[in-house]
Amino acid sequence: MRHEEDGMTSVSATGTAAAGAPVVTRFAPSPTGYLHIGGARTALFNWLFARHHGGKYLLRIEDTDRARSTEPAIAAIFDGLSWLGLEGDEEPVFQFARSDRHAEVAQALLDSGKAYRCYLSNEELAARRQKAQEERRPFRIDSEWRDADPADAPAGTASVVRIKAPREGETVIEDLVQGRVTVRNEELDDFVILRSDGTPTYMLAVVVDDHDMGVTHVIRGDDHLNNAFRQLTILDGMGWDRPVYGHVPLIHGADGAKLSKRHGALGVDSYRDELGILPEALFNYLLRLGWGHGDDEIIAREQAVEWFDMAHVGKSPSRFDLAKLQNLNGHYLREADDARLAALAAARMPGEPDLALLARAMPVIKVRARDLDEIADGAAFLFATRPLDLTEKAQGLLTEEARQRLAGIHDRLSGESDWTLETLEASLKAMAEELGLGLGKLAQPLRAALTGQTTSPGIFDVLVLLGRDESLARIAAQAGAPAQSQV
RNA sequence: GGCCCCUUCGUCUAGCGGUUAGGACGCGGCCCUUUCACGGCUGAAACACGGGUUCGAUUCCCGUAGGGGUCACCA
Repeated sequence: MRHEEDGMTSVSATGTAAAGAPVVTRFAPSPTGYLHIGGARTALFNWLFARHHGGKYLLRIEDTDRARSTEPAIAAIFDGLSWLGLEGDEEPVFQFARSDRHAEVAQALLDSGKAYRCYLSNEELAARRQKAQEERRPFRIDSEWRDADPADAPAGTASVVRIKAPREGETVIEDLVQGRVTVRNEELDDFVILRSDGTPTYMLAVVVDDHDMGVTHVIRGDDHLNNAFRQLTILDGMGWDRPVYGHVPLIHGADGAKLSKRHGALGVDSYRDELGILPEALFNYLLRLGWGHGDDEIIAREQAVEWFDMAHVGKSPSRFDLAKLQNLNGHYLREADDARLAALAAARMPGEPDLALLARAMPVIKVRARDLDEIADGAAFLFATRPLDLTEKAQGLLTEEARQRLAGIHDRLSGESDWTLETLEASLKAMAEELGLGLGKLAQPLRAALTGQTTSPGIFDVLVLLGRDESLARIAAQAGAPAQSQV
């Protein structure tokens, strides 16, 4: 079933709303924390699906839990989404602001006899639940108020509104990802749709909002699959069309355990700020996590829109692999614009590095980096001030013999007026040959003197980037004399 | 525990009855080379298990095992 055409042509038991209608998807996070990696992928899939079908992608903040929803969380979510380029096509909907409408629907359900007021107390429910557990039988709410006469309602007692779930037969969902899923209706129970304080529960709010927003395809985490069956009873009770569902498997941590804050479930802001990841890299990585297109690995945004489909979303959960993300990031770093990278890296460097110099150096710096911090580290030598701090390995390179050679190099290069890659290369290679040495014998000490390190971009690039005066000064500082005598 | 879902190299995946089971990350080796990277070549590495169906199962069906999800007046 899932191999059928994806999207709106898939008319099925649950797809009545989608037949022929333009696609409308939504991403509906609850603002109780940052935008985590799983949420970002859900948003991505919704965005991609809508774009692919020329439809709309909407945002809804599920803030009905007043105690847990926070402003900073809302800001963090929008921030993460816009960084990834996944802003909604319309102004986001705030669920809490719609509670009157939710209550109205609950009332309609009450009026039509599809729901009822239940006066069972929490204590009573807890007692029944425990009893069921002791008797080792499954607990299901079986309220005597379901069929009671409203006239018998106890005065002054708080009540909740419960939906009347079907008790016979079975419900089938043709899920875009999971295929056909069937649940016996007796497994469903009369869940609460309106709390005793009159506020809607999530289960009611989602259904009403999705309907009112015209959502045709509900693409969300696997953890909502069971909820879908419950939500259907509300939908059916109102006589509304069912959306097409697509329940995407969750992302697990590297160890296979559920992704939690302990297991790499970082906010997308952490990937940007702490890990130095580019948004296009995370986009590509997330796309390939749970979805594939043949042997293709590097997939740009436009290409993704063209190729994306729900039929190729895998059914099993996947693990998050940081090494692969970093590899991908290295690829996008190499492709990225140098001025952009310079600005990004500069923010991670001390002081205010010269952006023009940084951008000029970028081509040779970025090929050796997998994230922005490695770029910052790799470029640090450009802005180091004399006397340079030499790493231990670099000092090891500067033997007495090496220092003598540096003096020779200094002499030779001082006479060089044409400070270009070609001239410098020709000059040093000629010198190495004259001395009967490999270029490495000159280049390594030179590298140590110039960068204070044993690894760096090509030595001629370094010379050019540093410029004649600075290069000569750094060489002089290490030439001939012992380590202590620095300029 | 009840219900639902899942199972191809360590990881992400391709595969949609007949393939030397492909690619990518990671790992090893070689090449390139002034270092480190990049790049190129190359090696090791998988169909969880057991029954069916079929001329033929990685692929379809049923079990077993393992993993995950869910069972709130949270979302």
